[in-house]
Amino acid sequence: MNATIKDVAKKAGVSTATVSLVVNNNPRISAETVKKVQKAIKLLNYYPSRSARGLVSKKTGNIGFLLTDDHFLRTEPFYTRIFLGAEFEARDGEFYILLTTVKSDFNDENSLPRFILNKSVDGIIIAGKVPQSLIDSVCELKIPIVFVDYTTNSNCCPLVLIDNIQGGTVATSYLIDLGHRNIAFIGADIKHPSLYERLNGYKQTLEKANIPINENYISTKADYPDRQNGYNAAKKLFSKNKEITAVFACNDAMAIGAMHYLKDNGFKIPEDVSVIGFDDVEADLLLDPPLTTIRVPKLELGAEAFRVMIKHLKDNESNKKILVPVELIERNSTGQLNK
Amino acid sequence: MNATIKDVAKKAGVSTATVSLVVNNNPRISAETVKKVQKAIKLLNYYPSRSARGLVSKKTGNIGFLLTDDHFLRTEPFYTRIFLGAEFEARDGEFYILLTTVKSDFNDENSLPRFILNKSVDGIIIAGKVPQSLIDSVCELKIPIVFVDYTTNSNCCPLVLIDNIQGGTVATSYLIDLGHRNIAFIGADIKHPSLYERLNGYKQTLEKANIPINENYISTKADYPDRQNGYNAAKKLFSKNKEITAVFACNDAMAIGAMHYLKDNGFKIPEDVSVIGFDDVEADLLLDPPLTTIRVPKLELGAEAFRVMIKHLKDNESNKKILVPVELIERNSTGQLNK
DNA sequence: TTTGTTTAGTTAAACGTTTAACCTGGAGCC
DNA sequence: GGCTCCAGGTTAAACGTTTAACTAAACAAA
Repeated sequence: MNATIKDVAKKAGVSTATVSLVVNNNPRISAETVKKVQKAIKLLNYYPSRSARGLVSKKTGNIGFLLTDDHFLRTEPFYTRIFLGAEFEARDGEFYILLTTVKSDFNDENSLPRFILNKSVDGIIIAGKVPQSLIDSVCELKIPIVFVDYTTNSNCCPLVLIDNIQGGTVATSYLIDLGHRNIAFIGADIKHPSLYERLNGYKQTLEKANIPINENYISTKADYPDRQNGYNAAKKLFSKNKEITAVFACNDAMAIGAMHYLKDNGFKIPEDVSVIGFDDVEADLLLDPPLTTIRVPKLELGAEAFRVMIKHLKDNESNKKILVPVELIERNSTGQLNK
Repeated sequence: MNATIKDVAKKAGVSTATVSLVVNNNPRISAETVKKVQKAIKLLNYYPSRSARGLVSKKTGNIGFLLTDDHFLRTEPFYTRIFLGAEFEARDGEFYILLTTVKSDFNDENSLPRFILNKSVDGIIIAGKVPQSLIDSVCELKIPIVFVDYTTNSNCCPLVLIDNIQGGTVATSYLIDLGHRNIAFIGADIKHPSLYERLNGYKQTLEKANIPINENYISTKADYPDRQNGYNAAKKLFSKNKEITAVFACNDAMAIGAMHYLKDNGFKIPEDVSVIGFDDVEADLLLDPPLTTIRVPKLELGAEAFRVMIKHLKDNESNKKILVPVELIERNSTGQLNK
């Protein structure tokens, strides 16, 4: 059987309360006693029972991590990395992360994740876009929420966001610096704020550089930002606007799709067209040329979300908003404009 | 505050024991009383406290799900689907699944996942290949294990496996039926039993069809079965053996890599070369032509692993071995041999 | 009627922690 | 010496379940 606090107390010759205080780093106990107790703990391989703790503290020690099926199962390991970042961070604390998915077309309150219904988590991290009705249902239950890579106007939960405007700006000005003027933007589902802001960064940067914004160069009709839609968007853009020399795609998946189209149709990358992506999912090591992109620190994003959650639980700071900076990764899909 | 069993008991006018018995479907309670209690439960929105339950039952209600970083983060959502299958299944029971990863080069016993060290799980599901030293460490702790898509000789844990031999057989005989004789096999890391058995299925089927096995047609040197290595393997095979007319790749990733090579080098698919994969990860919707493959029911695999785990915990049946059948998915990367 | 059996419930201890309240033996002060 | 204070503990109740052991009522068998 596993050792309990009683066993440790007996072995160390103190009361169980003392052991508890030592385990919880209470300064009331003398260094000498602490040492004795710690020795006993090591010796007996003692770990406090989470159940017993949970019972008295009314905390579960679990954090829920919620995303849609779609996000979890799509090819690019974007949200899975965010999850892993949170998991890594939770390892130091004494928390476990319960991962679950909801359908993208969630709308029935009864099918809320069970860890919410039966209160098995102290808080939940919501990653990426989820249906508004889900958010509403969760908010009603007053469970602390942290959003990562998503935000809605209707709430005042802590937010951990990618600095998408910065990313859009960096990407666009990088292309401008390379001499490009006719720069297309390939995006999708404008209801996701991340993609919207990347587009904003693009527009702002063009304006600052006195380059007129050409709506014909902007594709945002696709319903999901995946390769297939990137391919289709490139097709539409380039069949009408041969003069485009650079493409800023809202994510790597669409960038890869666009590159496929370009290659299939005789465009040389980067000689004829430069392509820059966003996310840095390292999805396709086969890609030739390797994709220049804006790296999103996914593990860091998850870790930060977890940290913010812990702070939220402790201090009830609910209006925090953290912007995680991104970084330009220069590879070979972009180049100086050939005059 | 959340309702407790006492609140329910009071509201229903019975003892807490009765409520507990009702919750646990004990037949000792009359239908009438059951109804009363259930009504009170609904009314108060009562859910039993997992902590309190865990405390007396000495069960955590958690199952660990373990795989390597590599497997979790690789592009193709193979193991993530298996996880999700287990999660789906666990939703009906009252279990939660704790997902975590270990490094592929694990070897230090201290860095065992903490849910193992501090006994926060009742059992663990190990998915895919993990380092032997990890398995040894876990076995020593006598925690029930179920393997899914992996097996080692050194243990007698329940196994949930893909029927790889069947898959290899089906794939190969499909190619033979199409008239092919010079069929290559692209594999990797022969230490993973799954890949080994797919190769075995290939060999057995050739033998049965009286087609000699040509070792020059078999590539198994790669250390990881990914696209890049599929590309490289195809390169090696086809630069030496122009007469090959069909490729059976050990998984879709390698098949996709091989297709890239073939297309880059002027081979038409399926006119010149037929390609069949394995897994059906639906990774690349852009693929042209769409890949014929052997579908592995990934969600089912995870669900089965969970069910076997529950049975293992209950009945201590530890020598179970379940073979999950696979299925040929005919798409357009394979065709009749042109004579 | 007595005795035994069954049914449908109740009682109370136990699970392993945390923590408020309490205790005790000095040290410091007048 | 008598007093207060403090440091460093201890005691015991509480958390919300489960379950073995018990009980009371109803009924059957002798």
